[in-house]
Amino acid sequence: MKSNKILSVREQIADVLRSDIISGELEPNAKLNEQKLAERFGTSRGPIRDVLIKLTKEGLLVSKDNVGSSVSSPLTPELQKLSIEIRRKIEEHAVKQLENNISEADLARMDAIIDKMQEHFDKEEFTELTKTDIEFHKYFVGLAGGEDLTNLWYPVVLRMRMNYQRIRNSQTLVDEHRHIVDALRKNDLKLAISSIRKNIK
Amino acid sequence: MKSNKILSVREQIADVLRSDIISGELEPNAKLNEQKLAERFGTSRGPIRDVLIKLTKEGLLVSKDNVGSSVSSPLTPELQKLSIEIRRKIEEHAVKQLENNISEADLARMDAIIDKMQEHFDKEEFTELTKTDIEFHKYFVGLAGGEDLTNLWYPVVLRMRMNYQRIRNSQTLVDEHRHIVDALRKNDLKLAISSIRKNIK
DNA sequence: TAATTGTACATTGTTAACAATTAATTGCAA
DNA sequence: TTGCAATTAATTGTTAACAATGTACAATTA
Repeated sequence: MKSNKILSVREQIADVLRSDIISGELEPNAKLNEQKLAERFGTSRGPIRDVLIKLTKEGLLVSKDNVGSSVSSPLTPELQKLSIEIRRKIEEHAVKQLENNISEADLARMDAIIDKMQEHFDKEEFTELTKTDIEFHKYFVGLAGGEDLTNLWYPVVLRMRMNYQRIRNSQTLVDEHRHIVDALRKNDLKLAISSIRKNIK
Repeated sequence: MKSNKILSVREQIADVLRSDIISGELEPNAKLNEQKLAERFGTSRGPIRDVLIKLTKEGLLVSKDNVGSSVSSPLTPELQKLSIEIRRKIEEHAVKQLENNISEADLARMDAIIDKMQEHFDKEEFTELTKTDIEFHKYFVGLAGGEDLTNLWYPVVLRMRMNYQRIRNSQTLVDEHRHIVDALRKNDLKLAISSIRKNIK
């Protein structure tokens, strides 16, 4: 049975804005006006403010009291490097938890997500590809550690942003994900970890 | 000159609620009623909602649509262990950044914070002691990596702190912080890192 | 009795008006 | 023209009323 998840108004707005930021449509330092966003999404400013607070805590926006929110700047190379290390630590932890402890249904679900990645890649829908990439990792992180681990992981990933050249230029990205699932399917922990490490950079 | 920082209404409310949670006054799974909180702080529900969203993103609360927010449960031992590793990685990174790159004024500021810790310990004000402990680490993390590093670090620490039933009833805690500052003052990176590692557990 | 439906209540979600603050503009003086 | 103060406009912060949703419990049915 397909899930057909119901999303609240606020979560839908958040998703759209996350896409806009990740895709670069909203550039760093771009100012977000509450009133204009409210008109764009056909709501009042209330729900918009809720979303802006959320995205600020996720690291995608920066907010100043009485001034407003704007898109955050990329991390310095040092912090980018640190974020990669943290993200690896979290996802390696997730893989360890999943060893000998993952159902065929979950593996199939991950296959399906990778199929979606492949489609987006073929159609050159790079923003959607990025989002599906994140969806993949979010899925197995959540599987391994539930909401708590996801909450630890999510802001790190969002703040890192993706490397666009890497996404545009290479089929490799999709293949890397196949390798991860293959390793999980074989319960080959060492291989799974090295696949993850290759993918996160 | 003393800073006397001006805090917005929302930040003050957030501080109080964080204290309530860290101190255990608000127990895990305790429900937070927006209306009651509004009355307690003499505001309307608007600012309260803002704070609840923030604390949820910090991991201190969990929220369910149309149901509300409640205090989150302690981390599992596995996630607690992972959080410690992540926190160590971040603070070790901070120490490295600060080597040969920290002013006497900053060191003095850290001394002052430790003095405050000592006072709270002597008076057995353990919640305040915990908050000052966090303040110390937040200070040098912010010094090393600015707002971005602080944002990476903060939720990890807050979520960890919830697990500590009571501060270790030991003078050791205060001394550990003296050791950290001593090492920084001597620009002894190796010693600083081992001091940090000893303190974070 | 157990399960289900219906109803009243409590709580969160949303809205629009108003207050407070910041940013932009104008007018004046050196 | 430039620098500064006063004024105006734009934007965020707060509030209170109303709408939508979920919860608890009583009534109904099998």
